[in-house]
Amino acid sequence: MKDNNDMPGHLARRFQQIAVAVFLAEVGDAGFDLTPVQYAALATIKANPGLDQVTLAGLIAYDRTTITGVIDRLVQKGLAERRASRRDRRARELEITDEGRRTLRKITPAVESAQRIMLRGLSAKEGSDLMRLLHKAIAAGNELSRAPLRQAQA
Amino acid sequence: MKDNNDMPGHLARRFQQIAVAVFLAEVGDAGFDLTPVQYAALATIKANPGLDQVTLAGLIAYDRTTITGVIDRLVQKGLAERRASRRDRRARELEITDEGRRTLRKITPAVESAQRIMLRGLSAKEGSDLMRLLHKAIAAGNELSRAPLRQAQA
DNA sequence: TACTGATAGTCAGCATACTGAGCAATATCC
DNA sequence: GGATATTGCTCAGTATGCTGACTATCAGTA
Repeated sequence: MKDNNDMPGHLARRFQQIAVAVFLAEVGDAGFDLTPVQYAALATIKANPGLDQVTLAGLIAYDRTTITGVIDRLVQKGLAERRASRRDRRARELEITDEGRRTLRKITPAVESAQRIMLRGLSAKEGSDLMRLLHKAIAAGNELSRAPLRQAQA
Repeated sequence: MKDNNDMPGHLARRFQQIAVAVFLAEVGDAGFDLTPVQYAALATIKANPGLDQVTLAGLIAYDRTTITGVIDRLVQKGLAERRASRRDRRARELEITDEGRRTLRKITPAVESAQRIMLRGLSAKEGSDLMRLLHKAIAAGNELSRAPLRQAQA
């Protein structure tokens, strides 16, 4: 019988499980309380000031129903702000706060360290091969999840 | 600034996200209502009759607090049984039911199809390379998550 | 045997993710 | 311009996954 461990789906789950654990450990050791999901959202808000929630969700491939809670928590921690848009009264414009900027800056070494640790079993070449193959598989499957990656509008 | 999409952690999350979506779509189209997590648990119970929950958790790298709910749902669907062990009154022995066996058999083509689809952007060689590299990274990081993979006792 | 530590399982609480539904506002089309 | 479709967001419900705590039981030892 085919072992679970030979299935790409199982390996995907396991790698993600380790990646999250490593991220939380490194960031926690650095004295911060931020999840991988919250970090990606905050970094993307900083890089795209004033973007709305749907655009943010598209840029990091989150479901729109998930992003609501993520932003709730960023706002509650004082790292981001959510205000009504005047162009489109359905939309919310997102901004990073000074506190959010400070947190991002201070947390960066821990985040980079985490990325290294989750690849620590691989050589540099193997690591970049893995990234390239994941990229390629993800690009081909982008439309298969409810929350595909979307480029920002010009 | 470094893009989220260049971080292994983000790629891990995205690949897993697509893998789950593909699995649910294929299995759903085949007329079954089983998650990837439930499938792996059921297949492992079938392969190791009478095992206890902690052993099952170790074999598929689930947290022991997660497995409780997963088994609850397998039992509720009539696919598995949970009964008290006589050797150790703390433990529960798990068995697959006939219904569970039938379901596993009928669901297998959809599961295999899902594994192919999530690698559809890759050549055969690229697919096996990806699996090998994931394996290696996971092996090196096994102890970093709260729910590491464990071999069954002899 | 009494004590100590470890183990099996569960539970409460929190954070992703998703399905599906709904509301309000905007776009589109005739 | 008015009906229709679409879009932005939220909510309820379900399923992982985790932290941390707790109970019951078992194992080892003094």
